Amino acid sequence: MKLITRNSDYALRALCYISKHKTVVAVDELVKKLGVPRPFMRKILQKLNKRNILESFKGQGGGFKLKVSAEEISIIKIMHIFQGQVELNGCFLKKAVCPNRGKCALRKKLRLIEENVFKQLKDITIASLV
Amino acid sequence: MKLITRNSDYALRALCYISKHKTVVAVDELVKKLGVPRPFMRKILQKLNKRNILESFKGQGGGFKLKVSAEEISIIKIMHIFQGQVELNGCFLKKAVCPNRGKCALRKKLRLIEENVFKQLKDITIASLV
DNA sequence: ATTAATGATACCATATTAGTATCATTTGTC
DNA sequence: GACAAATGATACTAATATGGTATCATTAAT
Ligand code: FES
Ligand code: FES
Repeated sequence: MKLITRNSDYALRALCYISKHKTVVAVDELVKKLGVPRPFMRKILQKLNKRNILESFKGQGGGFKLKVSAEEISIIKIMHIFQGQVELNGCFLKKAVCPNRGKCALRKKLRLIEENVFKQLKDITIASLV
Repeated sequence: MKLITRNSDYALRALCYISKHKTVVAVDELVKKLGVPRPFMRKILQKLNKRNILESFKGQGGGFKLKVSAEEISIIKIMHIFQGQVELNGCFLKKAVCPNRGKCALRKKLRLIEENVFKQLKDITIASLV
């Protein structure tokens, strides 16, 4: 089981690349450098644009550049965008709200681990990767 | 995104229950207590049996009991059985072995987090849950 | 012999992830 | 203004993983 999907992974690579190049970067360039299928890469970048991580420029000479500083973009933020809420401790009992929830030993222990992981994933930013 | 699947979750519950009852426990009892679909529960228990976590007894009065002590059964072991190798840091570059692997900053950082999580998930055992 | 249990296996359903295809819109260049 | 080069939006398909069912074989207590 993979904890980081291709989506997130490609997004991180693209962001690293873009962050290194101060100028606007077009999809074609990213595709060539990263070897990701073009339409897939486009979809990813468009999502990052919608979520205000990237800024886009249409027309000739257009492309993408970071909208926020590389320090503000953490792995966990990207995972959240492409994989939804990442959680260790979901309860699978039938009822929406588990009656056992308050005293569930497993849940308590997992929450601690989870908090720890999130804190660490928050510290890994695009800035710290390039 | 859930990090623990139903498979694993149900397995943990079943193991907790079985661990509390010293006698052999039949599927029917587990199904009633835990509210898991019977055939699904069976599949899970059979797998735990194959992996030598449970011991099974056929015939009338049969069922399952722990084959190893509750202290030896950790969450990570169960996740591994039902979800395969759990990994934070898979590389998605095309080549089977990533040429970048040695110097990949992301990989290095993820490995540290991963080791940490595994250590903690190893400490949560059936014994510590009941 | 019967019955109550698990073993093994094949199958189906649903959700998630990965990827493609198409057309609309914007913008720089001539 | 026409054209070309870029992204925006959206809908679709394919592959994989997860969740669950169905069926028949085997074992063992009574
Ligand atoms: S059993 Fe529901 S939260 Fe643990
Ligand atoms: S890019 Fe392949 S291991 Fe990081």
